[in-house]
Amino acid sequence: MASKEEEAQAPAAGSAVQLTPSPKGSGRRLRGAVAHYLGTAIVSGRIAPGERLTGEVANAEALDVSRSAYREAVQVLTAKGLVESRPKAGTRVLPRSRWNMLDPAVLAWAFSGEPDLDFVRDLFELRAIVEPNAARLAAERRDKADIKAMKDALAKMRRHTLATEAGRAADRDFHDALLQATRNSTLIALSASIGAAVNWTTQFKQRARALPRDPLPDHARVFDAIVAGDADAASQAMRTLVDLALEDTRSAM
Amino acid sequence: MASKEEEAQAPAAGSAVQLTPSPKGSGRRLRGAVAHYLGTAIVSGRIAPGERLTGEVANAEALDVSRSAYREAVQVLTAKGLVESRPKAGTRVLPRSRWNMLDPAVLAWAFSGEPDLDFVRDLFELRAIVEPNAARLAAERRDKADIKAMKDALAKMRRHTLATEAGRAADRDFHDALLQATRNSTLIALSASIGAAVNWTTQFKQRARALPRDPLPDHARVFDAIVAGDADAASQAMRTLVDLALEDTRSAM
DNA sequence: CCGACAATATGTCGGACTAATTATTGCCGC
DNA sequence: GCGGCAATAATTAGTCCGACATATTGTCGG
Repeated sequence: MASKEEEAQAPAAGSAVQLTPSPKGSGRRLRGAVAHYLGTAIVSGRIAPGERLTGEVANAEALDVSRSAYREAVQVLTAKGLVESRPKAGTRVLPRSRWNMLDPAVLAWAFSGEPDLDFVRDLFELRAIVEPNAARLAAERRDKADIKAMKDALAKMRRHTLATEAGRAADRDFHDALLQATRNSTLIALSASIGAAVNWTTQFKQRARALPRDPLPDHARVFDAIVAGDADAASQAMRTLVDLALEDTRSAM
Repeated sequence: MASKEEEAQAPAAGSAVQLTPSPKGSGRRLRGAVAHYLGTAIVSGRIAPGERLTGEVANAEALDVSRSAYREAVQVLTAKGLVESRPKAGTRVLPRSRWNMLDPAVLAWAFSGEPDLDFVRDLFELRAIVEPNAARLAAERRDKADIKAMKDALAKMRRHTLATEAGRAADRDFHDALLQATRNSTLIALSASIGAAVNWTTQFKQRARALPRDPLPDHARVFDAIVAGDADAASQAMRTLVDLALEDTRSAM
């Protein structure tokens, strides 16, 4: 025992936890750092669902921040469905089923450590469902501006490779433009989250080995089908694109 | 001056806005009420994207709450991507493309007033994409426990009708059980949000006219296909179910 | 077994001070 | 005199502190 189990969320006794250790000093605000700290702790399972967080005063002091800042951080977690707090009962971690997995921040936390393999599988499964249908809608509804945006992004992807940050940004732009062309706000929101998460995995692929396949032809196929207004072809092309991405990611992990 | 345009988010001058007017007095906490107030104001378009919120001190005073409570409410909005605040620049409403439309609370805010017709269309479009594929996965992966849960929910739906709250709860249970059977956490999170939103629309259907069609046979068809493990049939059955729901909702609005 | 009460942790409040960023102003160089 | 640049001032969110209010929960007593 040594201590029942309520040894606080902050390690040991001595000094406070080093918040925002590396990422460009004080980029995000203080409460953002606390939210990140607690968020990763929960998503990674270090604080299991159903468990109780240490009292505000104690935990805030352990993290060496004011109670206000700590509370605002907890509000963020509450807004994302990770925790729930009630007077006297304290703040408890909610079951995974109530987490907003689609939330960009939650996804980021999930990928900040060692990404859970099952979760990556789930994510690609969702992608395989949503993105081909998004491409289908885009093919039906795109206008000249959409085509231009996608064309530009594709050109940038060709110029820089996916090995560079600029190339990956162009990749995101391409998918973004495609989503915009669907004219569906929910699809935009959804795939924006997924796209960001997928980007984390791209780094893994990059790190593991030189990218095993040039994704450009696949993107071009999707683009051509959308320009032609061929919904079926666009869907099919996007499907193979996602499948290949899954294949690459799987082999890299 | 009278007031250039900075007449705050809270109406007029005189007295404060009536927060949490009807909903069971002080059910949700005070900051929850503020978040709801600001959230609906933004989602409904009363505060357009790009617009600046009144300063914290002024707005908090106008709402007759402490700055702490007001700030915690703003944190919630920030966590959901509705606003962004920087020192000196103030708090600005972000463009719709950055909102977390899938967030349950945002959906609730979107449906708390007059639901935007285009948004409902987007929602059903997403549903038409996701749910049939979810049914497909459920048919492939369901086990006995899943089948039992769905069977029970179906029985409850049959006993009570969709006109009663118990019946609608059973409907949700059915869809929930189906989602659980997919074994995909992202699908569960996604459709949980959608399902809740769809439930708001059900009330509209109910209010407009007696439900024009008995949805039970459709549900039964989905159930049978999943029990049989027939993925294609399950997908097809779910597709018609969603199509009919859209039809009903459309005619009711 | 049920109702009143006390303990406790979150919720709210108010004010003060800090930090970051924009706008302004004045200086310097062209 | 004009245009760009740097120091400066004003403004607004961010953080901190300490106190009190409120709502639950667990317990004690009827």
